[in-house]
Amino acid sequence: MATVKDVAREAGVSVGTVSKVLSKDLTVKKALRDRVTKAVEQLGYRPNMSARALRTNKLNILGLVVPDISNPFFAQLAKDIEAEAAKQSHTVMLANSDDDPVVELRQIETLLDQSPRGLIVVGAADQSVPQVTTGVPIISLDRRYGDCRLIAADHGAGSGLVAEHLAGLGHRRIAYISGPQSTEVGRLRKLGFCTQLRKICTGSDAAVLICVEGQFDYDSGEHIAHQLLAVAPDERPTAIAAASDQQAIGALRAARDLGISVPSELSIAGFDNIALAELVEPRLTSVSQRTDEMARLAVRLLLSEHPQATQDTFVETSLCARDSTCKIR
Amino acid sequence: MATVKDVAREAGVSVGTVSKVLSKDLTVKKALRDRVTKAVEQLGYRPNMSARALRTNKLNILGLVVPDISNPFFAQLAKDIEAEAAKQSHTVMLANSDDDPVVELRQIETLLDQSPRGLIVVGAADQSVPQVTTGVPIISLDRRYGDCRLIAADHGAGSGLVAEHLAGLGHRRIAYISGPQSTEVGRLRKLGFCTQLRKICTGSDAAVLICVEGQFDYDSGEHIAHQLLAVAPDERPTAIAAASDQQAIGALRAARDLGISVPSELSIAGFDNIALAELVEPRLTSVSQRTDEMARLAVRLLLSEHPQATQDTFVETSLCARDSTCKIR
DNA sequence: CTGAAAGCGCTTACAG
DNA sequence: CTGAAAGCGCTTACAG
Repeated sequence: MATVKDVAREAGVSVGTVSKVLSKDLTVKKALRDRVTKAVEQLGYRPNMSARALRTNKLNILGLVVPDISNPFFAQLAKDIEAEAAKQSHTVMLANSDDDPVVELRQIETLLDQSPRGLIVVGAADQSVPQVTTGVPIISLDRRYGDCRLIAADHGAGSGLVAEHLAGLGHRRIAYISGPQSTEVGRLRKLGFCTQLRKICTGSDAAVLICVEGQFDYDSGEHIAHQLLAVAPDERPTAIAAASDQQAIGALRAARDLGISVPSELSIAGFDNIALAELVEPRLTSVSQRTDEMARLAVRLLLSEHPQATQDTFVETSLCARDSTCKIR
Repeated sequence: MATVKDVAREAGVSVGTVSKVLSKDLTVKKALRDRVTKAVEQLGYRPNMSARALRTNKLNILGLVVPDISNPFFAQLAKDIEAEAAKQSHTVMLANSDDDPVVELRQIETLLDQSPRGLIVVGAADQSVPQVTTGVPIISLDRRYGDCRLIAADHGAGSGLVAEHLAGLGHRRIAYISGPQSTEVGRLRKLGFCTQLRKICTGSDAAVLICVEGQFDYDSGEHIAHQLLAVAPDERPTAIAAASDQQAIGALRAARDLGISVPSELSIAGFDNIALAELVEPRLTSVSQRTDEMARLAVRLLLSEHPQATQDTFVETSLCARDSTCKIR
């Protein structure tokens, strides 16, 4: 591999000058600059990042810790982050925390060892207690990590959209399958849903709302929906809102197993608008998070002057009404 | 941050000794070793990876390039790779090629700049022509990159399992939705299917096989299945084998839209056994790739002595028969 | 068995 | 405007 030294020799200048040209220092005269640029190309020179990092203490690297990259939502987030990072000439190191705070901490420490410009952490479900102290900025995305600044969808408002949607379709006996209430997301989505529903359906128009806590996964949704639906038809909820698409898809399956037709007998709505939402039968009504916008914000923030300054940011959500919800008859 | 120097001072030894202890050099006497170890803990010393890399030219990093991390199969692969790499104390840098050879090349170059121990590349669909030359070992996973050693599922044998399965269920009018024949995977899966089917159904028992080429995605499967099924019932295939689960799920949807019941009127099988295969209705018969085994092989190989030596490795697959296929009536 | 010293490839005050 | 030189934090022959 060619080094600055080789380039300097080839161009007939000092290594300092080469370095300056490389860093677009305009105090170097054009004639020299051109000679250096030419030598760089001729030798196929690529700077040694480790050497650069040793001097500057910064590598063009961002670290990303997600609970589970095989979760489609996090995969999408990772994709958008990588794309935005690449745009800004940064590479992404990926780590899975497995939703385990101990693993999470270890992963974060390992990533910090690589001198990244910053870390993006989607916090593990269980509260991660022992925070690292470091000069590297850390922001949390989607799920808060420690007391780091959070960028997330406006979960509460998003859930509110679902409540409005279902209420608007005439549903007044509604079940809400929440996420784990140990998680901030789980709490926010539930709160947003309940608050909005109560706000809309007041007085004599009040809705019957039953909430069941679950995990965010398919199995949990299927299991809980089974319980909710295994009652006399006129006691059954006419609509189920779930805190995640996975849960909602599990609920779809439970309804099918029980011979309950969706949406004519039962409306079901999810949250996250994963790719799958469009592919299940019937297509799932869901709340769309702007993962690209969240990724853009997160990356830009980390590369900006004061990444951790100012407060949390909540990105707007939107409702995608599809075939799994309809007007009550 | 504490450095070797700080540790040396604290332990009352030279930096060379500290370095030796850190690298588990047993020529250092136990007494000194213990003093150093204690100092390391006391100061919370963590080695500067950039400095180490500058000397040794190697970082405990693996690079991974996938066409699209939001593809569930690649996401699973990435997860398994990260897990295996972490086991071996290595971190993973992730990049998406977007299935574009130009982007792929750029991503590979960027990753190589970080002095990784090795690169794992899931090749872009279109042949990537301009290969990089480098001292860093590169192996391709799932889809070949250039002329790098390949680790992949035994696609041909896997498809053969599906052919056997369908033939065994009595199907003799079968459609095969292939992947792009510009890709090695697409070709291998198709070849394996056709060859095995012809081998089993010979002479008067010969099967009618119609092959249609598509992309690996949902839309392609849905679209092609629509065409295949929009004919008189007795001319329709009784079984469709698809080159990917996405295609198969698209085909499921097409069948449903056309009012064709699966599996009683039509058997459908996929390939890859993505998580979703168990979640669609009916549950999808598919071929399972051992992503964990492939990941393990790939990572170990890169960290071994002669990563690029010996030839391609094909990992065994297995058939997961579920509810989307059944005996013909 | 331990330490002193060179050097990996950069960047950055500083001198000229 | 350009160059010489120090130094980032390690590892590794080498000397003792």
